[in-house]
Amino acid sequence: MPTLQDVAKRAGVSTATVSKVLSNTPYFSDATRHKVMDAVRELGYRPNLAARALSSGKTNIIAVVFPFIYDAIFKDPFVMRVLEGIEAVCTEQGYNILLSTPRLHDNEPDDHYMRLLQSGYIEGLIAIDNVESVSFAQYGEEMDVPSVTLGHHKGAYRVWSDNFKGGKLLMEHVLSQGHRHIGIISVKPEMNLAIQERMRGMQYVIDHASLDYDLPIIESDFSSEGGIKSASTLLREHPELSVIIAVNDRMAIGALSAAHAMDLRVPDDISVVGYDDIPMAATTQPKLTTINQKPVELGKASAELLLKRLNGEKPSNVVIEPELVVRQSLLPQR
Amino acid sequence: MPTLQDVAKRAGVSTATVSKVLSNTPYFSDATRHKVMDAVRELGYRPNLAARALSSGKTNIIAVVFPFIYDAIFKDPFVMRVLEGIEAVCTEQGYNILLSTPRLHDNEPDDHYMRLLQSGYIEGLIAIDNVESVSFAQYGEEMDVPSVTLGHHKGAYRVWSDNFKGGKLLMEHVLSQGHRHIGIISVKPEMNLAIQERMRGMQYVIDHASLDYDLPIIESDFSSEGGIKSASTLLREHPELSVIIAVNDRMAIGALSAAHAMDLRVPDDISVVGYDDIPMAATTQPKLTTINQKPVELGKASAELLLKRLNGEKPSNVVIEPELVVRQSLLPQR
DNA sequence: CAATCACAGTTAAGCGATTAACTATTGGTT
DNA sequence: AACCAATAGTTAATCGCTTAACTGTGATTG
Repeated sequence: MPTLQDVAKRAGVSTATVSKVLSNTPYFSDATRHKVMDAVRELGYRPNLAARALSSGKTNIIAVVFPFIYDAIFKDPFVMRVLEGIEAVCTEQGYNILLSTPRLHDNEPDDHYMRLLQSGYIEGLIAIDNVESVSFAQYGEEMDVPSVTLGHHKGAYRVWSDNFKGGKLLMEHVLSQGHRHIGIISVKPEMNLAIQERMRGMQYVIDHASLDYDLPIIESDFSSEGGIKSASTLLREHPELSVIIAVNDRMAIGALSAAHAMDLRVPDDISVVGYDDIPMAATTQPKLTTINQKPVELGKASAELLLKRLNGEKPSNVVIEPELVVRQSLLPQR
Repeated sequence: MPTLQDVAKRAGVSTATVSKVLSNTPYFSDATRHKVMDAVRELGYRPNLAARALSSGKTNIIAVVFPFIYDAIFKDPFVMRVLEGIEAVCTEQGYNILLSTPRLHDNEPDDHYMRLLQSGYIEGLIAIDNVESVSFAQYGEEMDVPSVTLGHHKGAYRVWSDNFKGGKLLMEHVLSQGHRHIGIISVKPEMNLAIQERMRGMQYVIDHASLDYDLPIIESDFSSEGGIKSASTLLREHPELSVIIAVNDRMAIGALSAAHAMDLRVPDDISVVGYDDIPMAATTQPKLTTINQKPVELGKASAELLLKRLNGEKPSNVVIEPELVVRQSLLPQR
C-alpha cells in the first residue's frame, strides 16, 4: 500500500509538499500540484488514517453512543432513524461513524467505553442522554472529546425534541375530541428524562382542564408485549376508559392487540394513541394517531451541531418541534 | 493524558517492558508486573489506539458494511437485529464497530468506502452482500482487510441464512393448508440474491406439487407502502386468490392493511404470510405467520467467524437454518 | 566446567502522517 | 539599489506505541 513517501518520491518533491497539496495548505505552484496529483493517481495512494490520527489528532471518526440501558437500541425504530440522520450528514462530510453501545455498571459506563474515549480514535461524539443518573456526553467532554447530548440531559451542547410540547399536543388533542376517561401506559420516570417531559406536558394540560377524573397510569417497559399486558390490565380494571395513551408506539400497538383480544373495537369501543410515529404506525389497523418526533431531523441536527463545534464554531442548542399526526385510532367522544 | 512513557518512568522500567506486561508477552517477573500495573492504575493510563494501530496494525475496529442500495438499512428491523448480534460478540471481545453505509456508483462502491478500506483503521470487515453486481466483502479482501460476507454472494468466508429452505418451508406450509390460489409479492430478483433464493425455494415446491394454477407474482420494493399497493393490485386482478405470500414482513403488513381497506377479513377471506419475523409481526392483527431468519444468530455467527480469522484460524462457512413461525394470519383452506 | 539455555529487561528503529522552522527565490516598493 | 513580503519548497521533529535485536544474569547439562 503506497505511502506519502512513495508519492513524494514519484512526484520528485518532499513529503511535506505532498501533505500540503493534499490538505490544500497554501504555498505551492500549480505545476507541483499536478505532479503530486498525478503521482497520487498513478499509485492509487490513500492516506493512512491511523497515522494521520496519531500525528494530527484528526481521525475522521465520530462516535455515536447509544447506551445499552434497556432493550431500546436494537429494537426501537426511532433509534435507527436518528442514526439515519446522523449518518447522512457525517457521510456527506467525510466522517465515519463508530457505534458505541456502552453498558452501565453502578451508574458508571463500562471500561470499554472509557477506553474508547481515551483511545485517540474519536474526534467527536454524539450520545443519546436520557437517563438521570449519568451523561455519556459529559464523560466524553471530560476526556476532551467534543460531545453533543441528544436528549434531555443538561449539557453544554445539546439537541432535543420538545417532549413537553409533544405531551401537551397529544393530550390537548385527546381532550379536544371530548375524551375524559383516559388511561396512560408509561414507563418508570427515572428510566428516561424524555418520558418525564412527555408526562409533564400531558399533566400540564390536565391540570388546566379541571377534569374530575383521576387518570390511571401504569408503568411498563417500552415493548409491545409490555403494551399488551398493560392495556389488558388497564381495560380490565377501568372499564370506563374511552382512550389509552401509550408513551411510545410500540406499546400503543400492543394496546391495539390487547383491545382486539378483548373483543373491543378500536377506535369504536376504545381509542388508542401512541408517540413516535414509527413506520409501522401508518400500517396498523386502525392507523395510529401519534406524535412524530422527527428523528431524522434530530440526528441531522446533532451531527451538524457537532461538526460546527469541530470547526471551531460555537453553535447554539437546537430543539426540534414535534408534530401531531392524526390518523384513525382515535374517535371523537360524544 | 498519560502515555506509555509516563507509565514506564513511574514504574522505573522501560517502555518495552510496560508494553510487554500490558500485552502479556512473556519474560517479566511478578514484581515488575505489579510495579507496572500500579503505575497504570495510579496514572489512569489508557493506551492510545491510534498509535497502536499505526505501529502494530491492530486497531480493534471492525467495519460493519450495510450497503445503502435501497431503503433497507435504516428502515428494516432485520438489519438492526443483525447488528445486535454483531455488536454482542464484538463488544465482548473488545472490538469497536465502525458502521459503513457505502453507496454504489456505476456498480462501484463510492470513494469514501474505498478510502476507508485503505485507511489502516480497519482490522476486519463484515458486509451484507446480497446484490449480484458487486461484493463489498471482496473489495475488502482485495485491500487486505479480512472480510466476511453476510449473505448470498459467493466469497471465501461466508455466513448466510438458508433462504432456499426458508422459501421451501413457507410454500410447503401454505400448500399443506390446502391453498392452491397463491399470489406472491416479491421484488426485482436482480436486486437481491437472498430473495432469489427464497423464490427458488418456493418455486421448487410448486414444481413438485403439480399445481394447475399459474401463480401471479408482482414485484415491489420491500416497503409496507409497496405491500399495500401490490396487494391491492393482486386482490383486484385475481379475486380467486386464497393467500398472499410476501417475501418480507413489511410488505405482508402492507398486504394486511390493503385487505382491510378492501373489507376482506384476514385470515377468513384471505390469508397472508410474510418472511423475517420482525418484532411487529407478533402484534399485528391477526398475528403474522412468517419465517424467522434468526438475524441475531446471523450477526453473531458472522462476527465469530471474522474474529476466528483474525486469530489466524481458518473457520468454515456457516449457514443458519430458518424457522417457520405459525401464527394466525393463515387459515386452512377447505 | 565450559557451553548452552531460559529468563528479565533494555535499546532503538520503525509505523505514516503533520507541521514548525527553516532556506531560497521572486517581485514589488520606495 | 536596497529592502521586504510573499511564494515555493525542504528538513526534521513529533505523535505513542510495538517489537526485533540485543545484553546480562543464573541455572542446567553432558
